[in-house]
Amino acid sequence: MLNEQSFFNLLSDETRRRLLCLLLKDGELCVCELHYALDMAQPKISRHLAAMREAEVLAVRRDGTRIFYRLDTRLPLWAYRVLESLPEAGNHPAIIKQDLLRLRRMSNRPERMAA
Amino acid sequence: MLNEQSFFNLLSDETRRRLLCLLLKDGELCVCELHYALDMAQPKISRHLAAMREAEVLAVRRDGTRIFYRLDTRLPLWAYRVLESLPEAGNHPAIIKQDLLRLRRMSNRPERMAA
DNA sequence: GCACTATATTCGACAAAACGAATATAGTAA
DNA sequence: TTACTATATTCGTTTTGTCGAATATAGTGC
Repeated sequence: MLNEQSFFNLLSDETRRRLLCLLLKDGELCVCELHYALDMAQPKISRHLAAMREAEVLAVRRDGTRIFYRLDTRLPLWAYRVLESLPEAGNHPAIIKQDLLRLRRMSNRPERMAA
Repeated sequence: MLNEQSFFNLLSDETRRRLLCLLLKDGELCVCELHYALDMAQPKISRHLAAMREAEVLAVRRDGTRIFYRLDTRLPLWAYRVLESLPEAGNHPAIIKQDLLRLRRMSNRPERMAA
């Protein structure tokens, strides 16, 4: 079950906030998409995603070699409300715009199946 | 101006979240009240309050030897929305109930003037 | 001035968290 | 099996954050 200490610890890192914003907007993305959108080393992205998965903020689905991450649907309401504020916070709007732009320009994006 | 990195860093500490919850509920409290309500060492409380003041999350008013803290009214909307979720988060409801109970049992609480 | 109360700051130790670099694992396809 | 791609993990280092203890500052009233 989500613990509020872990939750706020996770929010204190900008990379994780950027990942969360992308997932809020696009619903489900695989590691390579997030890696590409944020333009950061893949192990770094993986570690941050793992931390959020372990805290039950994110949930995963495997499709072949890809791992798709999304917000855990069991998130309590208070946590979801906090997450919804993220995209508006401080410099986030500009940063997220950039991240989404990079993502849309990515070639060979995996096809999403009807979940 | 409030910076979102500082803001989320500050939220990652439970003591600070408890202080924020009390200030959300009671509007304005002095250091000794917060110190008493949380039942923690005074320098510890002071340091946390100072950190939040420097980040412009809290504002202060002096009255004699007392310093009253409250939420900074210039807080952006997104930040205020996050703060509003705090009292409902995880174990917070129970903890805050206790803190408020101790506060109400405090004797010699300073009188509040019409601000 | 002194004593008293309220609040703030400094210091040094310790713990937690993030990183890059390298390596490991898992699935796919030939 | 081998080769290839996607993702995850480990290791060692560095940074950051929190703490208790002690001390300092500021205001009040005598």
